[in-house]
Amino acid sequence: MAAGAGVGRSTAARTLGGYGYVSPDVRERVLAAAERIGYRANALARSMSTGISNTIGVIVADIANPFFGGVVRGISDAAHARGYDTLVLSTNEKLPEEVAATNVLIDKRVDGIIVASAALDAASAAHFEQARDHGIPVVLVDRAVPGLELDAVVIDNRAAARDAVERLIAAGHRRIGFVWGPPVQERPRLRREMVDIAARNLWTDGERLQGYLDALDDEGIVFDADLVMVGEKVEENARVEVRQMLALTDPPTALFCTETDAMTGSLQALRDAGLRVATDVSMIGFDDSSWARVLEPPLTMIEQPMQALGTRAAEVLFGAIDGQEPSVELHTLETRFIERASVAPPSDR
Amino acid sequence: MAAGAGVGRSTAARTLGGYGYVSPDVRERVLAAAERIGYRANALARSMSTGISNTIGVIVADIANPFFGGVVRGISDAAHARGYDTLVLSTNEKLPEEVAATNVLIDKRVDGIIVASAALDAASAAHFEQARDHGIPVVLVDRAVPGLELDAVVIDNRAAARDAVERLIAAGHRRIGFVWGPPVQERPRLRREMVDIAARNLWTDGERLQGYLDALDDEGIVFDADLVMVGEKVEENARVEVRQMLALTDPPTALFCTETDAMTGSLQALRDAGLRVATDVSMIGFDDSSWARVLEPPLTMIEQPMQALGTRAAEVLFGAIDGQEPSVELHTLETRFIERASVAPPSDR
DNA sequence: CTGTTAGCGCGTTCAG
DNA sequence: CTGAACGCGCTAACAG
Repeated sequence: MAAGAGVGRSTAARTLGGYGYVSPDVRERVLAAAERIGYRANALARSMSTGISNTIGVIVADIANPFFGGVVRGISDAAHARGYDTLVLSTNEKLPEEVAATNVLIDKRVDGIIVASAALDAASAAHFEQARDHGIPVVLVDRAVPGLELDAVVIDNRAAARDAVERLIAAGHRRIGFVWGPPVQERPRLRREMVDIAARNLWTDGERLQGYLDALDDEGIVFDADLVMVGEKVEENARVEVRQMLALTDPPTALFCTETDAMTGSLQALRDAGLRVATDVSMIGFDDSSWARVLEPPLTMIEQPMQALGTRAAEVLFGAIDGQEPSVELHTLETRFIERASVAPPSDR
Repeated sequence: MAAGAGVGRSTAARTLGGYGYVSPDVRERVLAAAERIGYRANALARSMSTGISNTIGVIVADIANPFFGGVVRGISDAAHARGYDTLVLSTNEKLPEEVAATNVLIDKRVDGIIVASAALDAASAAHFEQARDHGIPVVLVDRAVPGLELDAVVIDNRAAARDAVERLIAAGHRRIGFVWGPPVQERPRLRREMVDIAARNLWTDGERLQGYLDALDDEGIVFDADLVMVGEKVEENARVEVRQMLALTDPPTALFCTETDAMTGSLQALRDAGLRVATDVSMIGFDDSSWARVLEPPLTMIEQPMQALGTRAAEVLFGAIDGQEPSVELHTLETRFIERASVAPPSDR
């Protein structure tokens, strides 16, 4: 490269790297030569010498999940605007894979990590300490990890769930099903057990379950374990569980669904039972999508600011990369309650 | 690090790097020391000396789009299985951004690139030559680029569209709308113009439009430009355009939607017009989702193997990385036609 | 089996 | 303003 323009290699490096002094004419010559031979500076070598990789790592459960897709989009847009690229790793919600992913990112010397962690408490989050020991800031997104001293960008799942369930109650419902419960085999009968289990599972799920319980408490409605789905968190199981709820002698008149697949599974169960949304069973779900608008009746939903979660997390991360003292706070973004037509007063079937 | 275990640095490197000979006891000692001080090998330095980054680059229009989310998941799973990580870049369907993304990947010395390109022809795909000049294999996914000598992993959009439209025709329809047409301002009146424009736009869109025309030809149905949506490819415009079609004196009795948002937009237009799916207007769309099953009636859809497109593209790429001669072929994956209940004989409103 | 040595391609002094 | 020399942390040959 240097030879191509008839200058020393460091002069070439200076013009291409955009640092130090270079006379205009030499500059032109170098640029022309670079263009001519299709020269591209080796970012790896640059990173080695500067210690900056201009890459951030993102760890999520599943990039194919539209929610994470939105979050990652927000992150990568913000990163791109600052000249950073994004390495995305999926963990299938498995902690060991999350640890491995973190190590990969440490090895590749990313400048920062954003993670929607599957860790339930600080004790199972030692891998983030590792990253920090290597000078790599970490910020959590979508999920906080209780006890972990890390910035986290989240929504208030508990409040959003509570609000939704309270609206159901305000419409007159007292038998409200909770779909996407704790992934346990045995259904906990006691309310206390339920809370314990919620606290020992995925943070978002636990918070939403708590919000549901909060709303019941506020209105003095007694908790019934039969109205909480348990088992594997997949659409088919939601369908099965809701079908069972609907067959109860005192079935739910409303359903609160904490995720898209919980909603579609529930909808299938309604159809299986020959029941209609709103008229027979009221529904509210998390994560709005354009489909929710075209159903008949259109679905009342809680919208999460997916991209904003990502961009905000990136901003916090870049703050740390720029050397700001980590504030270690919970950055809470607003959800939006979108009222449509899937909630009506209970019917007495 | 080396000092920590009391051995030479290359011995340490050998055990950690997993190459060359190391005696078991020394090996243990090194591993222990590494563990103790939380040592992690610098992958950047390794890449510099080996020329292998163990990273592949993926370029798509928008990682938040569930279709690309699925494709990327397939790619990253296959890559992960081979010890590679994935750098994902979104281009917003803009060619200049795609060129910039390619350059970033070249700079970072990725070992291969998979791209859903926005390029319409070989002439606008010089950036891939650049990558190849740097020894980086490129494989296309989701979209072929006519005239470009590159492997491409796609589905047969034209055949799938043709098949779907023929089924509509078989059900008795002769007025069939095409939703998600060419993004032009002025509606082309002539069939020939329409074909020309289709060929000059996004490959998948053009192929699907061709398939639509093929089906009409087969059955001797005369093409009517008024039944093809034009303008910006966003849900709201689909709604507007379909509303106009429905207001025609001889309106469509069936709609073929080439994408999710085209489908939801069309569904909104039907509702605006007080029309029902199947009973009043039959519908078939691309890209199945769990929502399509819970609509009433459930939607007949064409399912694309999103993840398989990704994994297959990765396999082809790794073949090239392993030094196989590029076969330069079109790898075509099967779509699945999912018959549900949104197609019925035409009604005479 | 192990230590030594020479690059990989940059950024960064430091003379000139 | 420009060129030469060194180091980033690792792999790859090569002696020992």
